[in-house]
This record gives sequence, C-alpha cells and structure tokens, in this order.
Amino acid sequence: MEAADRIGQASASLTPAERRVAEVVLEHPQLVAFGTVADLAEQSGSGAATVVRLATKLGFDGFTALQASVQHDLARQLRPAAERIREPAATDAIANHLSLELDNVRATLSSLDGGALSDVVSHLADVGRRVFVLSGDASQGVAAQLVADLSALRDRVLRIGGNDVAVRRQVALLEPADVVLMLDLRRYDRWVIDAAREARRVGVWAVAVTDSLLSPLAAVADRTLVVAAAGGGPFDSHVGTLALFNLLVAGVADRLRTAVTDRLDRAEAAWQGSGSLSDR
Amino acid sequence: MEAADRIGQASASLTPAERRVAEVVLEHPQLVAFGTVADLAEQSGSGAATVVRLATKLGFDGFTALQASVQHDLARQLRPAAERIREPAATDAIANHLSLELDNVRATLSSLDGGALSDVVSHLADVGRRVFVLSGDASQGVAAQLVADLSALRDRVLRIGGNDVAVRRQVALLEPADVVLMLDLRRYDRWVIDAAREARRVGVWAVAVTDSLLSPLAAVADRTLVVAAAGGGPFDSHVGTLALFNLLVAGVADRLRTAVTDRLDRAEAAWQGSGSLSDR
DNA sequence: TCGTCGATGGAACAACAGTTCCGATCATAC
DNA sequence: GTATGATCGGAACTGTTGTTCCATCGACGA
Repeated sequence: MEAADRIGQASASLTPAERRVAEVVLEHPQLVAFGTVADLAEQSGSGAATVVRLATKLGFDGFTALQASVQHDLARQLRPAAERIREPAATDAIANHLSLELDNVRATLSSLDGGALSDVVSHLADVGRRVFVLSGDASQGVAAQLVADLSALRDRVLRIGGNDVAVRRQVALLEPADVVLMLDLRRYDRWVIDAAREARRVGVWAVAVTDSLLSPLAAVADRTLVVAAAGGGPFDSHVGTLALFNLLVAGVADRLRTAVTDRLDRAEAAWQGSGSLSDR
Repeated sequence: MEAADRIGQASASLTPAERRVAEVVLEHPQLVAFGTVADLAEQSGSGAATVVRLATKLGFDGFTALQASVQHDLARQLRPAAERIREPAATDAIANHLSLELDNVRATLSSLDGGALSDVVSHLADVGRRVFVLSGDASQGVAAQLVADLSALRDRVLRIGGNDVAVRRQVALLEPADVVLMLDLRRYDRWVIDAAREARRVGVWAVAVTDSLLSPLAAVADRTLVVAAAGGGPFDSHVGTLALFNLLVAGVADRLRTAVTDRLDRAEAAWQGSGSLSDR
C-alpha cells in the first residue's frame, strides 16, 4: 500500500498532530477514501490544515492525491479475489498457513470444556500454591511466555528447566500443595515425562497441555487440555497453545482482579518513574 | 445492496439513457463510490442531469445519497471480519477469546505483502549472515521460540538480551553483514528502541515486527511486518506474531531444504541413539 | 405537416471541499 | 525571563462538484 509505506518511511519526521492523523489513515482507510479533509481532521482531533500538511509531507500533491492513492488500494483490495491470486507467488504459502493456523486456534479453543478451564484457572490463581511450568524443548518459548505473563499477575510462578540435574532437584523439592503445568507434544521429551511422573508421585495437582488424551502427560495429570498444533513447516505450531495460554492468563487476571490491578499499577509506576517505556 | 435492489425494482420504468447509467452503477460500483457525477455521465455516455435523475428515481435524495449508499456497501464488503465479528461480543469468555485470536491471526497474515515476506525470508535464510533477534520484555517468549526454531534450521542465530551492559556490548559488536529482527509492541521498551537505533547506525539489515507502521522500530527498519495483537486479558496477544514467525520459519526451511534435512537427520539420529524422545 | 410531450444534455448556480495564509500557542534554548 | 522557532488550527480563498433549469431533439398522434 503506497500511503502506508510512505507513512512508515516518514514516521520519524512527523509532528504529534500529524502522527494522530497518520494513525487514523492507517486504521480507517475508508475514512480517507470516502471522507473529506474535515472528516479526517475531526476524527483525529486536529485541524484541516494538518491533514493537508501530512499529505504533502508524505510526498503526495495535496490531500486529493493521497485520497486517490488510498482509493486505488481499496479498489484493488475488493477485487473478487480471483484477480488478486496471481499477484505474488507467495500468496499460496500465506493462504495455506493462514487456514492452518486458524484451524489450530479454532480447534484448540472450541474443544475446550468450560468446567475444566475454570478448574485450571482456579488452581493457577490460587496464590497459596506455587505454580511450576514444565515444558518440552520444542515449546520452551511459549512456556516462557506463559511464565512471564503469570508472573506479572502473581508471585511464585517458576519454570522447571536447565540441565538434568537441576530438573531432578526442582522436582524433588515439589510439595503436595504445589501446582504444575506440563506442556509437551508428540515425540515427547523423555525427561519431561520422567519429571511429570515424579511430580505425580509427590502428589502435586497437575494439568497437562498436550496434543492428545492418549499422551503420557495426560495419564499423570488431574486435568488435560488438548491443543491442535498442525504446522506448515518442519515443526509443530504452538499458535493454538499460545491462544490457550492467553485464555488462562486472562482467567487468572479476572480471578485476582483487585490484587492484579494493584500489582500492575505498581509496575506501571516503576516504569513511569524510570521512563523505560515509550509510546513512540 | 441497497442501490442494486432499487435498480432491479425500478428497472421497468427506466429510460434508455438512465438504463445505461444503471448498468455502469451495477458493473463499476467503485466509479460511483469514488467518482463524480461527471465521471458516471462520461462512462455511460450520458449527461450529468441523467445521472442525478436516475438517483432520484431510485428513491435517493440526489446523487450524494446514492453515492453514500454504495460507499456503505463497499465499506462493509472491505471488512470480512475485523469489525463484523467484534459486534457479538460479551457472550462467554472462550468465544470472545476465540474470535479475538482468530482476528489476530487473520489480520496479521492477510495484511502481509508477498514481496516483503520473501525478502525477509531470504535474509533469514542467508547462512552467510548472522541473525540476531531483539525483543521487548513482553514478547521474550515468542522471540525465544523463533530463535529456537531458526536455530534448528541454521547456525548463528542469536538472541540479544540480558542486562543493559550485555545488550550494549552485543549491539556494538554487530557487523554490516548481519541481519537483525526487532520485535516490540506499543509501550515500546526504551532499551529496545535504543538498541535498534544503534543497530541501524551500524548498518545491519533490519526487519521490524511491530504493531504499527508508526512504531519507532519501523522507522529504523529496512522492512516492517505489522502484526495484530488485540488481547482479551491484561496483556497483548502474541498469537498473530507467532503465526507470522511460523510462516517465516517454514519459508527459511523451504529455502534451505537440502541443508535442513541433513541437519534434522543428524539431530534425529542423536535423539534416537540416546532414547531421549518417546512416541508414547 | 404541425403540435405536444417526454427525454436528454448543456449551462448556470449554489454549496461544498481543498488549499493557503496568518496569528496564536507552546516548547526550548540562551 | 525573554526570544526564537516550530507547531497548530481557524478563516479566507479558490477550484470543484452536485443540483437545477431550460433549450433542443425525437417520437407520436391529430
């Protein structure tokens, strides 16, 4: 998209008001294509002059040229898709992945049982219990994402990992009141299964996030959440798993609402004070 | 479609010239939505007055009303999902998250430009270059997932992170032939922006994965991939980002096919030998 | 053949929208 | 604290566009 590209190019040299207009252009292209300068100005809380200035700054010959460009893009976008297909050769791969990942998310979330979900959330939101996350090697990233998000909401969320010795020590130190979330997909990591069995022996409450109810993790878990992980490349896709984790995190945040807002406010204050976050 | 319906309704009572205009309206709606009375008149070989007369005869309050109706239809057609799905919210948490995450995946992958994608994949698949991944704190997990997957396909994939001192050292040691992938969403981490700017100064080829073309990362990147990250909980969702990463990984695997199969075979042999993986 | 009526497009008009200019305001630096 | 510069929005201006009016053309009937 011509206009979008130019906005990205010039984003560094935009004034605050121009930036507000540019955001509206990116988010509501129809407003540019169908609307007027005044409409854009109102929507972005700026003046008409600023809108025109942005258009010229982007290299267009006035607002009219910018509008024509956006109209052109929009018209191309709503061609009956039959014509769109032949444009880039890569479209096939994109469309293929798109349907694959959509299926993963859909299958994972819609096969979810409400009762099981709220049971898992309850355990994860129980601040009296420690939460441990155990993940196979291939899913370390999403596991880390879960641990990070949960840690922002509550204390004592820990990842079991490192070398074999460290894992054995961490598992040995589990207590019956703890909660452990175990994540692994087919071609299960031996050490994960071993750790899971040992955890079960200790008597902790365990939830398995895995690809089948026949998984060895499901056998030793109190609850099992099944994820779809069909991948278009050489590896499994953890998109569905991550969507599930987001749902769990949102659930925990909801249960701990008052405590969470307090935690997040304090973190926010710390960030504000140090200026370590930036809106732009 | 309102206008089309009314044309069908009134088709019997249309004069020859009006009929020509009506045909243009049906076949080239963009001309009505984006064009003027004069454009329509010229295209249909009639006069401006005839165009206006048709509009009023169809029950519209002048051409402007007809145009607004066509624009409305086109705008609705342009958004297959984005705003249509958001309407029936507030049902239950699972369905809400489901539509949200589906939108994230859909918006992220379908807004992708085939050319940009293959350019990024080419750089990531260039084994002559080192690949560095730089990520904001909130997305460390998915970044780690990308690094792990890429590392399985090729050597010299490294994550820039750790404490501030370590980051500065790693960035300072970048070379012009390197490739850096920068990932961060709104409320950008100051240190990520600083590191990205420094990397740009060094002259490395950079791709930004971020939430807007107005992101500070986009300003210093050679390519920018925009992701949708609407979250149902307190945090952003990285589901769309992970889907995009899967696509990148699959692309890299495809480019390096022969080398990759060899690598994976050797890893497979190692796992087989040690029995560290299990089917059940 | 002439007159009447509907159809049609060109031209005038009025409203609107894009552009430009300028004064006010804010931030910044000295 | 003052001065300078950038930034911004309101208002005048000008070009464009939708609308309306009217002269012309053609068909049909007397």
